[in-house]
Amino acid sequence: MTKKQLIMEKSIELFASQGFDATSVQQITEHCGISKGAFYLSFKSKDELILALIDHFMMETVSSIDYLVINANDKDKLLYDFYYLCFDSVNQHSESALIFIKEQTHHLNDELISKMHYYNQLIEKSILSIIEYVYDDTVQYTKYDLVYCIQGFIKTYMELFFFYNLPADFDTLCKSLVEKTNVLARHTTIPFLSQNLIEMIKQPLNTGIAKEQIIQMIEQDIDEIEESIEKESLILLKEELERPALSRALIKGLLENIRHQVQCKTTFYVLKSYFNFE
Amino acid sequence: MTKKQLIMEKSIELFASQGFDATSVQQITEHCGISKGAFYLSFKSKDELILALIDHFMMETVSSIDYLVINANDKDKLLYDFYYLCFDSVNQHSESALIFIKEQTHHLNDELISKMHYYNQLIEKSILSIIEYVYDDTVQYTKYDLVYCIQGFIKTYMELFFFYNLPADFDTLCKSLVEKTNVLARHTTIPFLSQNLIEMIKQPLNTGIAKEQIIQMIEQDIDEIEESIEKESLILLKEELERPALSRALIKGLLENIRHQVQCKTTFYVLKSYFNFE
DNA sequence: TATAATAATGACTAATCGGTCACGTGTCAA
DNA sequence: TTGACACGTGACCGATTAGTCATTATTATA
Repeated sequence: MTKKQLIMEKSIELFASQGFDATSVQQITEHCGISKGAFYLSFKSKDELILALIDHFMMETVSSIDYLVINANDKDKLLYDFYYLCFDSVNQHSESALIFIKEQTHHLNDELISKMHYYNQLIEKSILSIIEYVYDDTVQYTKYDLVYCIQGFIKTYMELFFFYNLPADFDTLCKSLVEKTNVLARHTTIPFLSQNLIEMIKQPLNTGIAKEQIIQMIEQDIDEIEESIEKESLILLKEELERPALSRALIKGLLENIRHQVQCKTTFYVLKSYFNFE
Repeated sequence: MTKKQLIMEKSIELFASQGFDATSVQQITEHCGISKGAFYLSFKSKDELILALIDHFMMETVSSIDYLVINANDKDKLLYDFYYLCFDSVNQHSESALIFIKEQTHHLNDELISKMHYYNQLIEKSILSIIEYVYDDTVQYTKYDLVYCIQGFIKTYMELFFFYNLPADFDTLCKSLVEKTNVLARHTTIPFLSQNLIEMIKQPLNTGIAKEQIIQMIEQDIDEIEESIEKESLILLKEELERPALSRALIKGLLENIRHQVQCKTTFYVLKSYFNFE
C-alpha cells in the first residue's frame, strides 16, 4: 500500500467522525503514524486530499452501478440489484459515505462543488438508463421524475440507517422500494421534469480524471491481477494511453476484454469515458 | 429591531454563502456594522447564535405546517397545500434554508444534533397526521413509509431548486407530487417501516424551548397585534406563563382564541406544546 | 564500504480563530 | 455640572491552523 492510500484510508475515519474542517492535518498524520512533512510529500494540500477522496469514492460507486447496468440480463432484478448495491456499498464504506452525506453541499471551493455536480450527473445518467431498460417507452414522459424519485428514496432511507442504527434488513427495504418505483412508473401521469428542464440543468461533463491518474489505476490493477488475456489487455491499454497508436476498433476490443472483470470495473468505466465509448 | 434580530438576519446571509465554520465572528460583526464586543452582548458564543437560528427557522416551519393541518377542511387540497408551503417557505427564506440543507448532519456538538432530531420528529409527526387525515385507514400498514417518501420527494426536488436556478413552477411541481403520493398510497403493499421500527427510532421529545423564550415570543406578538380579543388572550397567556394560576380549561380556551391567528401561529404552536394540548 | 539520492522528520512560521476586557461614548436623573 | 449606568468598542490573548524547510535517517548504487 502506498503512503497516499494509507493517508486516504486513515483520514476517512477522522473526517467521518469529525468533519473536514474539524480534522487537522496533525491529527491525520498522527493517526497514520507519519510526520506532517510526509503528508505534504503525498498531497500538495489538505484540499487535494479531499478531492482525491471524492474522486476515489465516487468513481467506485459510479463504476459499480455502471457494471450492474452493463451486465444486466434480468429486467425484474436490475432495479432490486441497483437499490441493494446502493445501500450495501454505502453500508460497507459507511465511513467514507458519511463524509459525503455530511458535506454534500459544503463547497470549500468551486472545484469541489463542480466535482460533486459531475458525479451526480453520472449517477443520474446511470439511473436513467436503468429506467429506460426496465420500463422501455412506457415511462417516456415521466422518466426524469422517476430518476429524482429514486434518488429521493435512496437518500431518505439512507439517512435512516445513519441517524439511527437500524437492523439492516436491506432485502425487505429494496423489495419495498422496487414496488414503490414500479407503482410510480405505472401510474403517474403528471411530470414535472420535462426534457427541456433537464437540458437546462445539464452541464458539460468536463471535470474528468487526469490521464496520469488513469495510468496509476491501470498499474494497480495490473499488479493485482494474474497472468491472463485481461492483464495483457490492461498493459496494452496503458501503453495506448502513454503513446496513442491503436485504432478505435482495437481499443474497443481491449475494453471488451475487461468488461466483465469485477476487479477492474472502475478502471473499465474510467477508460470507457476517456475513450468516449458508448 | 433588536440587536439580536439584526445579528441573526445578517449572519444567515454569511452562513448561507460560506457555511458555519468558514464564517468568523469578525465577519458577522463587520457585516452588521457593529463591534465584536457587541456581538457577545447578544450571544454568549458563536454556537449559541447557531442554536438560536435553528430554533427560529425550525419553529417557523413546524408551526406553519401545524397551522395548515389544524385549519384543514379539504382533504384533496391539504396535501397540495402542504407541498406548496414547503417549497414556497423555503424559497422565501432560501438563505436560512440553505444553511440547514448544507449543515444538516453537521454536528458541531451534541446539542445541535439532538435539536435537529427533535425538529425532524415534529415534522414527521405533522406529515403523519396529514396522511392519516387524507387517507384514513387505507394506508394503515404503509403510512410510515409514506412519511419518508414524502420527505424524500421534498428533499430531492428542493435540492434541484438550490443547485440550479430553475424557474419555480411550484404549482405543477406540487400537483405532480400529490399525484405521486396518491399513487403510492393507493398501490403500495410492501411496507419497510413497521410500527415497531418507528418505536425504536422515536426518542423522547425533551429538547423544547425555554419558558423565557416563549415569553419573548408572546411579547413580540403583543407588540405587533392590534387591540382585540386575541391580544388580550396573549397577555393573559403570558401572565399564566409567569405565574401559573388558571385551570386547563381556561388555558385551552385562550389558546383557541388565537388558533386561527396567522401572525401568532408559531407562538400558538409553542404554547400548545408547552401546555401539552392537542 | 562510500557516496548519492530519496524519504521522512518535527520545530517553526504566519495567519486566523473565538473570546475577553479595559476603556470610550452618550444619556439619563440629581 | 456631576456621577451612575448601559451600550458599545477594538486591541489583545491563548489556542489552533495549514503549510514550510533545514536537518536527519534510510535506501540504492557503484
